[in-house]
Amino acid sequence: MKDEILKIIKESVDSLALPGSPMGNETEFEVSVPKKKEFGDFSTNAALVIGSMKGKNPREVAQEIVEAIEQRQHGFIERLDIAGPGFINFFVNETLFESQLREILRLGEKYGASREGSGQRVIVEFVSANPTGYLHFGHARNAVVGDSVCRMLSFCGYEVIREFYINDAGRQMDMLGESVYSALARSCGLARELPEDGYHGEYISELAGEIKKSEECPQVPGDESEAIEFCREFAYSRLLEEIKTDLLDLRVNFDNWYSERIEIHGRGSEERKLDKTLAKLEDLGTVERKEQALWFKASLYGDGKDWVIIKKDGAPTYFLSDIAYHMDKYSRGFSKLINVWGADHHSHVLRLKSSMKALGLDESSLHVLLIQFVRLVREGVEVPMSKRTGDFVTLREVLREVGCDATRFFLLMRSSDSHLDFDLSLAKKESSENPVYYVQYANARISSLMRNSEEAGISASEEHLNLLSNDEERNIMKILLRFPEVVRSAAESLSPHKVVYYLQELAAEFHFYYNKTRILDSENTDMASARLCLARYVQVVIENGLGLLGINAPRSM
RNA sequence: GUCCCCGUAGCUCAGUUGGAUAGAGCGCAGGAUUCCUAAUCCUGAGGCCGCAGGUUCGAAUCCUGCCGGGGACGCCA
Repeated sequence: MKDEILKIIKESVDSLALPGSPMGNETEFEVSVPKKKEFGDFSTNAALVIGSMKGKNPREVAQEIVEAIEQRQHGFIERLDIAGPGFINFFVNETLFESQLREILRLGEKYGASREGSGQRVIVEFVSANPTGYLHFGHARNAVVGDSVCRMLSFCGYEVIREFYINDAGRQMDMLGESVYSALARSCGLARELPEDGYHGEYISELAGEIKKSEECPQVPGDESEAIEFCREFAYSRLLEEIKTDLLDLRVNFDNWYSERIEIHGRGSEERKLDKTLAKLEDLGTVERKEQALWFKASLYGDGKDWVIIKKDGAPTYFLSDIAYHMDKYSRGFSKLINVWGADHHSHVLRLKSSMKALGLDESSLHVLLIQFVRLVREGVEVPMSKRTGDFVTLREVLREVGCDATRFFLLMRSSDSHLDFDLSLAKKESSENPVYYVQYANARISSLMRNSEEAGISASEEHLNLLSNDEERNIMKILLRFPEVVRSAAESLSPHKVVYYLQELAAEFHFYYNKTRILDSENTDMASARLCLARYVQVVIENGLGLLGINAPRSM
């Protein structure tokens, strides 16, 4: 919609052939939808931009542009105003709206989609929680934001691969094995302390209990290292399943479960990726031996400091695996790499990018979306995320308490780089205070209208759209037609919250309209069919928008 | 000390690739239903956009400094 206006302005500006330098690139001026009605349906700052470029009075430039546009006689432009310092305001008539509105039903669930990313493959890595425990609520924001970003990117035409990187190779896995083993040993009557950095949630002893009951339970006492390995593998596979279950309950899917152990450390027929990466870094002269360890010289590539990749005991660090992993991502041919990370990993961004740069890869195609922390609140009081027992508030508990829709909505409603207060008592409330229902209710009301319309013998029709001319109807149309652009902007900036805000605005406008205007007016069936059609448009957009957020759009509430 | 995020209404936050008179929800005070779902709607009060400079036609938005809150700075992952 805006694009149409932008095209018109460009044509006219070009036709003016203003003296001096040729017009620069196209992004220099913009078309916006003004907040105030007096400023028209669309507005452009073109004259201001050009004026300051050419050193001319913006209002005079505006006048020239307006004349050029008027000469071309676009049917749908009713009036052009020059306002303030030189804004050009467009007032358009219904014909433009109507033709655009028809696209909504024509495209249906595709309305708002684009081909922006067509031909581009993008990998989104998110959650990637260690399989050493249940997902806690802190992981939920990452999961939901990552998932919604994927949905938006797919909608914009990208081919999206969703990947979970399983950190199943490192010391924390051994620690898991030892923790479970120590619980098992204790339950078998051995005096055995939990290892110092061990995991001590309740689930550890539950796992040990399961092992004890199982037929394959190792002999205790017996070969300890064998038993520990058994415990580790048992716990790992069980916990990974639990993680998958919880994510599915949150409506989060993955295409790839990428095992660090197999893919990075694994010895297939080829050379290990880890060794290959190390060799490459060495060949490039980007490492140095210092204090008996091997360091990657990140400071040469934009980071503030160097980082160890091989510890003095000879073991690789997590960072080296990470370099290998990302090198692998690049080699799989993605044009864009998106990582969704917790804000506590921010220092890893520069070091990872510096390593990609050192390897000659284009680090600008790697985007890291940092997610700030969530604070759980109940009745205005903070709920500690970790309990005395060493357990965390799990995702599962919260899902059980407030349900998936509310959980997702609340986690998506704020910008990712803002700290988030998750109000459990509010999210649980089935009342008007809860914003989740606000949007869903608009949709349910429309469904109800549709049901009632059949009895009243009215059906939605685009035939009489021209009858819709009051302020509320026009406002709704304008909001509806903004949807594709909102999606594009939200996808581009990886910001699902923009869709949340948009839907709240649309729902508000619809509720207002609904209260003020009788839609199923049996006295005037032409009008009723047009209004019903408008309601149907709203429904399509709400359903599509909620779909991008992974939230259901119930037909009745 | 270095780096990242944040600071906007009583509370929680949008708005930040510079645009016109800064918005929403909650809370607070009032009000609306003989009729399509009141999980709704309307009205009102409520603001040195943390502070101070700078950049320009124009700054909540960009730059610098300072203050305040959170986080990261391990041969852990």
